[in-house]
Amino acid sequence: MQVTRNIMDQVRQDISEALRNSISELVAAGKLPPAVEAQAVQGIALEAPKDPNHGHLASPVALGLAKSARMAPRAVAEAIRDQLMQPGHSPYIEMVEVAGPGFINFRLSSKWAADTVRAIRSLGREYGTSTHGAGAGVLVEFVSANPVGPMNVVNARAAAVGDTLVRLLKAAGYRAASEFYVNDAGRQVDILAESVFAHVQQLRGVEYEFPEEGYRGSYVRDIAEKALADLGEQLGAAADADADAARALLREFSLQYILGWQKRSLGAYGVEFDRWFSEKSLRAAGAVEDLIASLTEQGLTYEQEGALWFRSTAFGDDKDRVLIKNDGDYTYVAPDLAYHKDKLNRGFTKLIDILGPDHHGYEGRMQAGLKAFGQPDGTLEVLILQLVTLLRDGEPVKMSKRAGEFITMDDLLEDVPVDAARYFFIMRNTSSHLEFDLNLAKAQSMDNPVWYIQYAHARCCSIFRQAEAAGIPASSWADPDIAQLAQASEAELVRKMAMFPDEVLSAAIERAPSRMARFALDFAGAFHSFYTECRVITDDPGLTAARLALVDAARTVLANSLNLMGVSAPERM
RNA sequence: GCGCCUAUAGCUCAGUGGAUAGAGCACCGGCCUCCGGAGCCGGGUGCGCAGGUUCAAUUCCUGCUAGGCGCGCCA
Repeated sequence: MQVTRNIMDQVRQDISEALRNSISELVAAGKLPPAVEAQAVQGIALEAPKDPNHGHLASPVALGLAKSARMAPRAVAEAIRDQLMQPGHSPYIEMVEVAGPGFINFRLSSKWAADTVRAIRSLGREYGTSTHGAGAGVLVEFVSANPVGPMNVVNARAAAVGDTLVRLLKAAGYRAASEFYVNDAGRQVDILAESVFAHVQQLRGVEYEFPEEGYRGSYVRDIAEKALADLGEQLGAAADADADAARALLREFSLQYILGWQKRSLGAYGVEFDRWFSEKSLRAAGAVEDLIASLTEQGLTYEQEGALWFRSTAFGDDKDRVLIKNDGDYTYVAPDLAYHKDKLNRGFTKLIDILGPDHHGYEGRMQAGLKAFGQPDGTLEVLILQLVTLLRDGEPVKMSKRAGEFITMDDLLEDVPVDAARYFFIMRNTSSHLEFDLNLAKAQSMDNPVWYIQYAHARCCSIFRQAEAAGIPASSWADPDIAQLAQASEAELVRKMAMFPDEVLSAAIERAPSRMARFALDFAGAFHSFYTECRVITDDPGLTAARLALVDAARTVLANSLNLMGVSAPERM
């Protein structure tokens, strides 16, 4: 037997079909006017009600049909219900009720519950995945922090959101890849090299003025010391003979130093990029020239005041953008456009850029570029993350770059466990400001949502240890009678686990990792309620078997949702 | 001035064209001879303001108000 990946999906199809048939039958019998049929064919909505009292699925179809039927919504709903009661409809329907203003609510049968638990246990780690994306290529670019200093907390938020989004997209059947764009060719790196050079000279006892706009963090001196240790004579000789040669050496050295640092920090955070894309390599390949030539060929560039401009206003941007400055250098816009074109050339049909709140002005020019490339609207999606406020002891942590008082990503991860950091950073909508409570993230208590969820998983594992200790063979609960699970908390747990594939898909499609965070928390709550109400290991072998199977399915859902967030699922805590 | 984001319970936040708008925290009260009490159960006068679209608006549209961020030939 083929295992259905998403039972709810199948049930929805069944019931939609049943509803549609019932309406046709009513029209044929003259109990509803023909006008409603045309309307009903448009599609029949079925939703999962928030309130469990409203059943597993509900349809507002009668509300929409009331007007053209010239009947009260409840009367329409009751007619449909009566028709649905005729035999031959879906085996998953246990009961149909009309409620409220005219909703048709469906309670699903124990066959449905049994199929759900069986499918989850059979699919295991695959439960929640789908083929919705049909292998379409999606490139998610995030963090892309300039290689000139430590990463900040918004970079950490971007890393958690981006990485989780990639996991979600993969689960939803997309060919998703993560990318970090390395700005290794711009002026920023030159300034870093000059800053390091000043330190090098100082360390060598040579007087040298620190650059006005130089980077002042203590890490700059660390790089200088490391460079002197590693490059030794070569660097000293260059510094004495040819400052530019020394700067070039330091430029490359600093870059590698910081890239290594960024990779370590992100790696410790559980974020491995599929690719670190070098701007320098893009330039070396002539991609920027090609881009400009192509735009020029389309008549989308012009010269003014010694600079070359991109007519981005032709595609909805606020103002035109400079591509080549009057000093002959590119602005960042030119390589960035070339980079986005490169992404398309590599076969990605959807590009997602995750940016910090200070970069939202960037979207207009990139969107203009994508249109100039002839891409349909929606090819590029820009997710702007809002600010993060750190709270310590209930007070906002004041950060001032000027005073050198700011919490870096490394500081944060030293303070807070990785699992907690990742969870906290994704638990809010990306468009909302995020308050990050450092005390709570560190707390090993029920108040901490990460602990609460992980505890539910550990509890499942503990039950299996107990079962084993009690000598209950695994074979005894391989395929138990799920109909024995009659408690409210059991039904609720099944209902929620059945919704997991839809949740994964929604989170992926809406680019909303926070949905997964909330689902996991909610599901853990349902598990704890069940655990308190129902003792799993009892004197009744049949009931014990059914509950062990239920716990097994719950453990899978917990583990899979934690895994999608990059949070560990511990067996003991 | 223009652009983006936000406005929902005391606090932090969900939610969505549909039923009585939810969760956590905080506060009050219950629940352990038993699988991990790191838990569970109960307790609520809240959608910034004003119009519009709709059978139905917290949700969509318009205009206000308040807050955050941005508006460089920096990235």
